[in-house]
Amino acid sequence: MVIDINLSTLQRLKRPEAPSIPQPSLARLPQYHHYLVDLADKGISRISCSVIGAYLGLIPVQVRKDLQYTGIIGKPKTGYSVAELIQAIETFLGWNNINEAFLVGVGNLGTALLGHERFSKFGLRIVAAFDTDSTKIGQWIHEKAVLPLEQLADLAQRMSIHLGIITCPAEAAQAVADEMVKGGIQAIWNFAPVKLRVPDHIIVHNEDLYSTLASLSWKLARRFRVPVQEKEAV
Amino acid sequence: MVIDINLSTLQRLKRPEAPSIPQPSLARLPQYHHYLVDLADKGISRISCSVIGAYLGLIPVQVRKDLQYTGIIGKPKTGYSVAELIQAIETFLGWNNINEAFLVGVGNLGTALLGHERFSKFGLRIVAAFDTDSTKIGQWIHEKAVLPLEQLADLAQRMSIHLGIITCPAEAAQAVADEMVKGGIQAIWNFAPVKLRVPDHIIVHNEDLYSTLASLSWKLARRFRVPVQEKEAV
DNA sequence: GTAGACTCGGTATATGGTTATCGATATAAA
DNA sequence: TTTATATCGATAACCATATACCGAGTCTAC
Ligand SMILES: NC(=O)c1ccc[n+]([C@@H]2O[C@H](COP(=O)([O-])OP(=O)(O)OC[C@H]3O[C@@H](n4cnc5c(N)ncnc54)[C@H](O)[C@@H]3O)[C@@H](O)[C@H]2O)c1
Ligand SMILES: NC(=O)c1ccc[n+]([C@@H]2O[C@H](COP(=O)([O-])OP(=O)(O)OC[C@H]3O[C@@H](n4cnc5c(N)ncnc54)[C@H](O)[C@@H]3O)[C@@H](O)[C@H]2O)c1
Repeated sequence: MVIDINLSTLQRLKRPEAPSIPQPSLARLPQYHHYLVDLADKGISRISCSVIGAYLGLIPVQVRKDLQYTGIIGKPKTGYSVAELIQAIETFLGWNNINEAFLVGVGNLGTALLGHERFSKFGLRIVAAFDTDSTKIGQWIHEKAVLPLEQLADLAQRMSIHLGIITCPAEAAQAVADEMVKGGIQAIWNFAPVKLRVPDHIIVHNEDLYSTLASLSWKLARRFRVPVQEKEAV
Repeated sequence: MVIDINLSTLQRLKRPEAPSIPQPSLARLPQYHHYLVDLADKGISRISCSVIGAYLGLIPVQVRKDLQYTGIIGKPKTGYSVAELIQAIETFLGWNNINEAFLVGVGNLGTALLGHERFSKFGLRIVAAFDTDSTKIGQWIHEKAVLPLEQLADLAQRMSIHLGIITCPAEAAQAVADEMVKGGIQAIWNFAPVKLRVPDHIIVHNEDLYSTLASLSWKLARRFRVPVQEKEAV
């Protein structure tokens, strides 16, 4: 077997499109955005990296570097214009253009996402939901129609949907992803705890709540049960 | 103002307790765990890093290094015992001991989490929910009582609850966190998009769905709108 | 009008995590 | 029994990100 060689090669080849922004910086931008919107609501019009950093627990240099990726220009002594900064982040993230999405699996989590109107402020509009449960099909949940899964690929194609959200049981997730790919969907937001196998050009983001849980669990366990020495003695 | 100096100093001082495992490795452990449980269900008893890596899209060395943190010992040529490995991960993450938790904010998301029974397999048991909405208080949702927020601190103390989950609106999150701290809660799983201000010894994990959304949105925008050149010209 | 203080932007260094390399060991086949 | 091969564990090189530093610009206060 040469699995490992293939893999590492593959991973390297996957990287030709330079990220142009580090993933951690990308993840911090929405946090700046939340804070800036708060400031704007309070009528504050200018802000410095130091203050943003103080609020979010980051050092000013890091904030400055992150913001630079959006193309914003600040002025010495006064900092940045709050309005410009919000605009710069939204434009950079593509939040000004709406992404229409399909959601599959109208259970506990799917219903919660369907009902979250705030997503629309961040460029996400879930336009329809899909399920295989005949008792759910035909219902309207949070003003969205629940359709049979079989229609997904066809509708996605005809409506030019680019984003799919998976909130079905883990066992079904791969099959659903396959349908999405068939329908021309480009990006998948996956809440099921499985690794999806999709073509290279498909963007997949896993929202792995169990990873978070693992971190919390480990830290709590460590605090309460292990005073020192975590690994086996040397 | 000397905000920045204070901050960087503070950040450095926050790091005295060495993590002893990199955060990314910690986040990958649950993924190995999911896969290993699948293998065990299929009756497979031994597994190598190469195969795990091939499944999850990781190179074998990285898998091996991650697993080493759990203290597992493998054998050359044959790899690891699946059963031992599952046990090692669960013990390491503290999933064998149940963490009891309180959840605050029985809305869309809170209800979804309350109904997710699978969490109990990973050491998490939500024992009660809290809200300020008088129409929700007194109800039982997914077999959990919804209690008034005022009782949280007292109950947390008496029941020795160590984990709090925040799924209330962002505006209320800080106040809720304060209550949790007052009740002796040690760790907070925060789904509201705000930076919580809590004492240093409190563990906080933010589940920031908007960060994920930002990544997806940016990548989609990039694919469809920007053929090349992201930042302003040099 | 000038001195001083604050903040931005660019470059350099440090840190932490990932990836590569190598020797040792266990299994299986000859 | 011996040889070939796959895998583990440890060490070392490498890379991305985070942090530090420094010069330049602009506003405030005297
Ligand atoms: N609810 C949570 O808090 C939570 C937390 C973490 C992860 N998750 C994950 O999210 C996913 C959904 O969780 P949930 O609690 O909402 O589950 P759920 O059982 O409440 O809902 C699952 C939904 O998917 C539908 N479904 C089943 N098979 C399907 C298929 N083949 N195609 C389309 N739809 C199908 C079901 O009819 C149901 O409506 C799971 O993978 C779960 O592991 C949920
Ligand atoms: N629903 C989602 O898909 C989603 C996605 C991302 C983030 N979030 C975040 O999760 C949080 C909850 O979202 P949601 O959609 O469930 O909102 P929701 O409005 O459906 O529910 C909020 C709940 O909190 C309760 N509440 C209000 N004020 C409270 C207070 N002071 N103390 C305790 N409880 C209080 C309300 O009564 C309600 O039951 C929000 O911060 C939201 O930004 C939700």
